[in-house]
Amino acid sequence: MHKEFEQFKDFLESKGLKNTRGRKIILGELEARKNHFNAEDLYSSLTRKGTRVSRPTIYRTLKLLERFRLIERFDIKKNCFYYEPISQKKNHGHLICEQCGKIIDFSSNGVELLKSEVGRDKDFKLDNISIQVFGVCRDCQRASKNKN
Amino acid sequence: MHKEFEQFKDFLESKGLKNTRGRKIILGELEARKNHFNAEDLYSSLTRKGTRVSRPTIYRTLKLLERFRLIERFDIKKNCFYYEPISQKKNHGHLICEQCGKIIDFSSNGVELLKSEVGRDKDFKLDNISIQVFGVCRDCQRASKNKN
DNA sequence: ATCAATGCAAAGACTTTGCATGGTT
DNA sequence: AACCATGCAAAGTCTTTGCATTGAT
Repeated sequence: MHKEFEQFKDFLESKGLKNTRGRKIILGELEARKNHFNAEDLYSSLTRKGTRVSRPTIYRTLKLLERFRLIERFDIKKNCFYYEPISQKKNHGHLICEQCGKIIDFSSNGVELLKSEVGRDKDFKLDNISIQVFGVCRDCQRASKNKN
Repeated sequence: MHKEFEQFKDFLESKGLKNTRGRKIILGELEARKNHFNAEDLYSSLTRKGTRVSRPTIYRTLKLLERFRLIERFDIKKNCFYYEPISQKKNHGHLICEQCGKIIDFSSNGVELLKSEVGRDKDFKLDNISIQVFGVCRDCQRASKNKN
């Protein structure tokens, strides 16, 4: 991970952009988390830590990181954008628990199959695939079992 | 399709809800389209036809239809909810052209494989699966080829 | 007549933008 | 010093809500 974020500095430099306090803080926070997050998550945890960065800066930096392909944006049924670091784990999807909102990564051979079938059948030039599976996670299944 | 929409009337009745002008108009419009749409699409095409229904009514009716499982809501990278009628074609996903925005349905054996693998591996109680594939459709591929 | 549905206007949630100020190189 | 980034406040989008009025049964 570190390596990718190092590259970000070079990217900024190559574009005449600046390696500012705000960007460093946000990068640092992303390294610490590495999992799914949204702009508000980021904002509030930075604020809580006292290393405040404004919302506009967060939004702007996330866009920059997305453009540089350090993070990826995806949508779940929540009316806001979620992000996650682009990582080695290609071809994965998200399990989203409808009860607690938890997001769990998964990967499956089905994803590969899907990609190959889709490209072939529909004459569609594939770029990115986004898979969301909604349901109930183990913990919430247990919790509701215990209630009865 | 007609049949499902007939049931809607019964549903309304059974809940003490009313079969109003607005709801009839929206239902009629959905029958006419049957494909992907969002609230604004609906609003503007109804307005164009002179059968205006207010935005709040549209949003409220779409929610009702979703609750009744006549339509399904899904999210693409566009900052708004899209809907589509729930149909016989189970286990399908959407190809979304990043250039023209067109949405194409597809189905694939990969979807089945995915479902079975996910349920097994993660101990996740599956409810609904939402697959979006981003890329470039045939028409846009051609168009950009012709430009060169 | 009753109670739900509608439309308007206003509020909400999330995100983006204009602009003056401050920070990086 | 030059120019980008930041923060604030305000504007944008899409969606929801309060409330008085209209409409369905």
